Amino acid sequence: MGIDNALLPVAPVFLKSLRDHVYGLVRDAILSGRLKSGEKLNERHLAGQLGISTTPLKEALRVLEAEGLVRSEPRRGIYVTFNAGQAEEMMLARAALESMIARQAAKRVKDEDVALMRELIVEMRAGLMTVDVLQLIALNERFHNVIHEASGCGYLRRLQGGQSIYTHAARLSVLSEERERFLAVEEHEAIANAIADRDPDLAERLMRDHVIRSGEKHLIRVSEA
Amino acid sequence: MGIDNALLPVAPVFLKSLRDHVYGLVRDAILSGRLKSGEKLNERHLAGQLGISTTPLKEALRVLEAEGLVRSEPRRGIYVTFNAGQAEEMMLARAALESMIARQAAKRVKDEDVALMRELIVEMRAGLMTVDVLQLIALNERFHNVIHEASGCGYLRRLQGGQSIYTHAARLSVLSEERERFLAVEEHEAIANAIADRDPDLAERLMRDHVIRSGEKHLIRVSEA
DNA sequence: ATCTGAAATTTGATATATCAATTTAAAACG
DNA sequence: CGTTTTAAATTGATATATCAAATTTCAGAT
Repeated sequence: MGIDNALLPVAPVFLKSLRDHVYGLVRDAILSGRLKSGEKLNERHLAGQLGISTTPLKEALRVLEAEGLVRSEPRRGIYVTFNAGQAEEMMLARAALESMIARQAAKRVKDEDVALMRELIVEMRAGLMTVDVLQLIALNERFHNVIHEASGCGYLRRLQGGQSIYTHAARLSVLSEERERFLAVEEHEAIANAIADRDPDLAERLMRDHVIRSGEKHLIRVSEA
Repeated sequence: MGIDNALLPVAPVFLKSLRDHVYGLVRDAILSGRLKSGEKLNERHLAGQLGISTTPLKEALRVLEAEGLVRSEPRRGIYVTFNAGQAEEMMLARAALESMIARQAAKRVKDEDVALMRELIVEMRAGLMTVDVLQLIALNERFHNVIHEASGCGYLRRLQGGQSIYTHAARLSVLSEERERFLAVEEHEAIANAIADRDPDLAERLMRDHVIRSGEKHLIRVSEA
């Protein structure tokens, strides 16, 4: 705890490697539709455009390929593969994985985790009135994180994290609806209760339905934009 | 349909890029335990050992990192991350995704798909007697493929495929047990019926239970070896 | 004009070189 | 001796060069 703590961290872009930075740039471009499905990505052009060499770009493209956002035809090129159908499938994947995590959480949850969930639910209820959407988004994330931690499933959590496609704008937009805010809190509370009751089947089902229902709403917003 | 068809394809190793080949080598080494969890992978050494440059190796390692089999500490190195716990989580991921696929299949299945499933079930029943394990493995794969096709979920299918960790030897070993063969066919038939009845909830649940139950058996075999 | 095929060009795949952060080794200091 | 500094070696990250497959261009034949 020396003088070092007086310094703020540098801008995030400098903390990431070029490879990771470029990965994020291309991923965003694909998910936001700036790079359209079927479009060919020329390695040299893209690297030149980004002002980097092809090495970190190639690595970033491999990761995107592993994630299924681009498809590589050997010795021919890489093509963007992302459309509304795949967006929906990614949402379903998230539902499947998140609900499996909830199932495991219901098996392993500790009393302190339950207490934490309950606290967050109370905060959410309070937040419903204040209409601070940013705070509600943060609370939602913390709630899901508690479940992730309780599940002890690091791999599933990681895999699930890869299925996030909604922008901050989309989240904001969806939670701006009062009805949606109300529904989300209701569903979260039901999930918390199922986990607290150590009921894996119910927790899994409720989580799946929650992710799919709210996911469909997000997808509509995204397709409208 | 010219003279070309007279030629057999060259050995698969020559069809794959170095990158893909190396990816498979390292992946196998990790899953089989020859590369132990926590072990550091030195890029230059490994590339030299394989007789290739670091470029394709780095790309392969990125893919493995995206899959969660290695962890990269920026500017420090890459470390293998795979253990029994993660193997179990990968099995759970497979169960989650495969059951979501079954759910979608139950919604979209066409009569011809149902007919195909039924045919395969009949063959499996017949195969139970002949005890040709190889054929049974092939039938199992075809059965799951029919469901995948019926679901129309290319992305989920792809993601699910990444969760395969069992070797051919493990499959062989598990299906050598008569009781396991019997159980598998029973479960497959129940799943086929649920899908034929267009019952997404049941299909999902049966598929999940099937993958978890048989998966646990595989995991035991793997941990024994 | 259209088709064929060879030459030129493009470009993904691979190899090598350079850079900079990290680790290790060694030296200096107490 | 043990601790801290500093220099050397290692190595991941990035850049550049080379190779070979695929595509394009265009001359020449029909």
